[in-house]
Amino acid sequence: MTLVSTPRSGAPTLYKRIRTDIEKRILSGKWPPGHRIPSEHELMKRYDCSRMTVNKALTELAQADLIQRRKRAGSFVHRPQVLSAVLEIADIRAEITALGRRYDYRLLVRRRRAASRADRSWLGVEQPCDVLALEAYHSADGIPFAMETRLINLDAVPEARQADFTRESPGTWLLTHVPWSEAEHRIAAIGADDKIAKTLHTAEGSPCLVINRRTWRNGQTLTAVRLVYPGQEHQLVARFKGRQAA
Amino acid sequence: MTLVSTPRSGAPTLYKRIRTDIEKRILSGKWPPGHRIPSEHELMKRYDCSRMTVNKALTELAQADLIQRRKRAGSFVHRPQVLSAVLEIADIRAEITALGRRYDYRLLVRRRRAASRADRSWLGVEQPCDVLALEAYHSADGIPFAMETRLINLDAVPEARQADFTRESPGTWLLTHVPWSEAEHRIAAIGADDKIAKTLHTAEGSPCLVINRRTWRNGQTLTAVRLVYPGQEHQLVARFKGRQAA
DNA sequence: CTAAAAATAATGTATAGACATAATAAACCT
DNA sequence: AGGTTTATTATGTCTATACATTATTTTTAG
Repeated sequence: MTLVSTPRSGAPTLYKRIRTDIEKRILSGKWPPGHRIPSEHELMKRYDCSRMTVNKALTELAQADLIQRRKRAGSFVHRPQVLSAVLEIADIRAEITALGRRYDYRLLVRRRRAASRADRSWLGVEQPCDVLALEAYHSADGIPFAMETRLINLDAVPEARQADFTRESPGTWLLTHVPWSEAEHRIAAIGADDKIAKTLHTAEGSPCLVINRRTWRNGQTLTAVRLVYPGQEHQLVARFKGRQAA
Repeated sequence: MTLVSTPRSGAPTLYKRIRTDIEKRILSGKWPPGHRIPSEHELMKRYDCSRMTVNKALTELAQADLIQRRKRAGSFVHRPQVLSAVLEIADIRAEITALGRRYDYRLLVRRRRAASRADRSWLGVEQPCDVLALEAYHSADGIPFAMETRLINLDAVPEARQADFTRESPGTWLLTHVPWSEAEHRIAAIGADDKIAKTLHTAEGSPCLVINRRTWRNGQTLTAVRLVYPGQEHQLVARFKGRQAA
């Protein structure tokens, strides 16, 4: 008897049903952290399906970190220690135009030089290298939105030498031209110094949100950037939705 | 001829090898965004394995958002629009003790009341409900670390009535006692007002990092919290590592 | 009584084949 | 030429089975 087929019209597929069934029990608290989930064999019987189907559901739950699986012991509801959320930092142009505001960008400084000690320390590289130092300014409807200070490692991204950053911001250019494998963000609040205050038209000492980002590809630093936003006006939003609910 | 088995001692499993092979090509830029990935049939031949194995590798790459798959058309390297990173906001106690510093916590205010209009707006609920309003203070080695202002929706979390928040912080208690399905963070920089300055021993107007978090379970708001950190001293770190490299 | 060996229970990976679904391309008929 | 039907291609789900791996228990031998 081999009844292959999935004609449950409209309904989601079986493995998804199994996954969300378990997900609901966990998120509602019915199955608290540490609770043991029925074994694959038990679920096979309960849903009258093959083990592979059950396995696919449980594997996804494990990848989403909702459960932990141990051989011989079974699967258990995971005990979360930290609150983690997905932070999406959009390209500034996209962010502004999405709000229906007029985006404007101006390149203030573009200098190519051998990396100074400070440059190397910021990029986190040891050996000497050439860098492109950039400063730029983003505005929405003519109102200052963010100030950008950036170093590009020219040994890692030689194409940047030819790039024209007077029209397109380095962030946009890099995102579309250079693949990367790893990034680190450091977010802090600072008081505006003299330069920031002038560029963003705020008072000296006024609170600003700062994002420091470094990006790597295969262990090589590609770029380091500091984005300064005038305080209250800008918020970073990180949303964590039920652990990748389809 | 059915040669089932995976005795490649030491080596990672086949589907993982396929996945990382493709991952490397994408992250190195060899296969740029938009590039078409060999079809499952082609990969079957290339790796001399069954389609399910290839499918598992490609499905994981699609879940990690490295590729996009379209029926009939094939699989393509994804063109990323936003830079997304996983932000982990640890429990404050864990954060401080992890740094090897002495953690101290003090509950300043605990008041139960019917939700005011301001309370309801902050929680994002319409109907009247009971809330627990809390204010607390966290320190590391006696130095002010963060100030916490929180509302707990008692209709959603009735157990909180009995909880003793004088020893354990509400954040820790909630994390271990109440399952949640969704959370939203809003991060901004503000200047310290009178109250913040007094609590955190900083000057009025000095920059502070603020995290506003709201947490839900099945659409019901559980709690809203505002954490204020003294500016420069605290940084949020979000790291994005090669799209879930195993 | 204890250390070594064997059975066992759970998850992990893989196969070969089947049917389902979606999007496109080709053939066909006005 | 343009619209309709049919074939094709690639992904998506599912089955039934096999062997692998890991961590226990249970049994057995000294």
